[in-house]
Amino acid sequence: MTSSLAPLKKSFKAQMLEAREQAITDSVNRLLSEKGFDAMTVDEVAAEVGIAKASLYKHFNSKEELACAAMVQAMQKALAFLEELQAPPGLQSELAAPTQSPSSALNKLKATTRWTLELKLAGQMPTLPSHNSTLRASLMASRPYMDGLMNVSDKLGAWIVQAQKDGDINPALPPIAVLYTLYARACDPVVEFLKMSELHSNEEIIEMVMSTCFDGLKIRKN
Amino acid sequence: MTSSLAPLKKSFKAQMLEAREQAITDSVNRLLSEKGFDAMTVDEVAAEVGIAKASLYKHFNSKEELACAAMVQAMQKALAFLEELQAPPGLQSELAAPTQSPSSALNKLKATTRWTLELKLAGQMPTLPSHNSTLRASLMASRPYMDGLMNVSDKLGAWIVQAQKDGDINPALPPIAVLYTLYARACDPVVEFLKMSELHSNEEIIEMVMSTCFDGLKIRKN
DNA sequence: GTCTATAATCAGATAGAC
DNA sequence: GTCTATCTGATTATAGAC
Repeated sequence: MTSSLAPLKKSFKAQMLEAREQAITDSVNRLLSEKGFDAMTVDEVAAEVGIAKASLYKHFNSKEELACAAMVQAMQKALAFLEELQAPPGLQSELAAPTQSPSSALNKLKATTRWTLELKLAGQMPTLPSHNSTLRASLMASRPYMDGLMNVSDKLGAWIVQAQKDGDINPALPPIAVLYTLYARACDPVVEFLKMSELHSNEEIIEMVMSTCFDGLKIRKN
Repeated sequence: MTSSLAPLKKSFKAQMLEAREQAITDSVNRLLSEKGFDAMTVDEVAAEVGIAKASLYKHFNSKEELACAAMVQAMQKALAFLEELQAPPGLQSELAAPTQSPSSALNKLKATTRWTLELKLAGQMPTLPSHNSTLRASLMASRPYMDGLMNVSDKLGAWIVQAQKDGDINPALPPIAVLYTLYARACDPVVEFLKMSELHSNEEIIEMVMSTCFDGLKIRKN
């Protein structure tokens, strides 16, 4: 279809741009996971990417936009994971089937939570600022982010309602409370406290958090 | 015993000083709960207390010390609450007996968690910065804070072990993981998310968080 | 000890050459 | 688009009079 050189060259340049911006969001993602939005400085980002600070501002107009782009990327990764889980088993890639194809809604929620914890332990989960900040306002104003968030929430919400119908999730809990409880695992300080204590492996930490999240602290006789 | 005027006058001045510093820590406590350490500015504190910023620095040498003092105060409040719970029922004040004198270790842990959530919803729970910051270092270096923290942890830890012996808390969970899980309730974003949604009363929010914390998300047949 | 005024620093953002 | 050098504003902290 494209026979002239110009479009190809443009496409190449566009690819380079995209790759550069990908490198930036990756760094931001990591720093956001490590230190959070407030503690992360634009100088650090520039240093880690290996370009000048002014160059960063050619790609993104503010620190908030920078973080926003990273959050949108993370959201899209989450969305891709959820869609893999949703897809019929025959079409699933290996990535989506760490445990034997989770059929029930509860198992899908568990698989998602486990995936979140793994990401967090790998230092790839950009954490939302729990307190109000300029970032929150930016995120709220970002269509791509809000669309992604609503999409994710819809999918998880449907599984939650289904799991309650299945008699797996406590029906006395409003679905929104269950959803927030799952979201909260992505910024659970327990994970990093346990990691810092160096008493347990990542796998053990995940198992413990999964247990407290779904089974609670109290003993289960059933 | 003290017959001269000088000691009395000094005691009065000391009382005034203490009252002033109490007013400061109260303000810091509230602001720390509302915005967190990074977002809180010393100017705000001075404005809320009603004194000049320079005067603040006569009482505390740095922003970290300021926050540290507030955290220590909160820790001592927690300690007082735990000691009330521990005291024999006959000596308990009304404060410590919101629910019919919690006898079992599990009930004591529940009462403590509930108290934490109430404090948080009242905006009086200064939240630790989840990410590394200058504050963390200051807290670690503060003897009063670390002593208080260890004291609190010891008391809670004893109840956790007892509750596991009683067959109330899942014995497969290391006590330290249970302890962190309880601590995490003090900075649980679920609480503020639910509060922001304005769909539930404070009492309902507390019940839901208590339920997910102790009983988990999964339904209980027992 | 409290105040006003100011220093010192740091971080987000920009100018302008190439 | 990338760079170096700089501006700007906010914030912690202090000097010095009273």
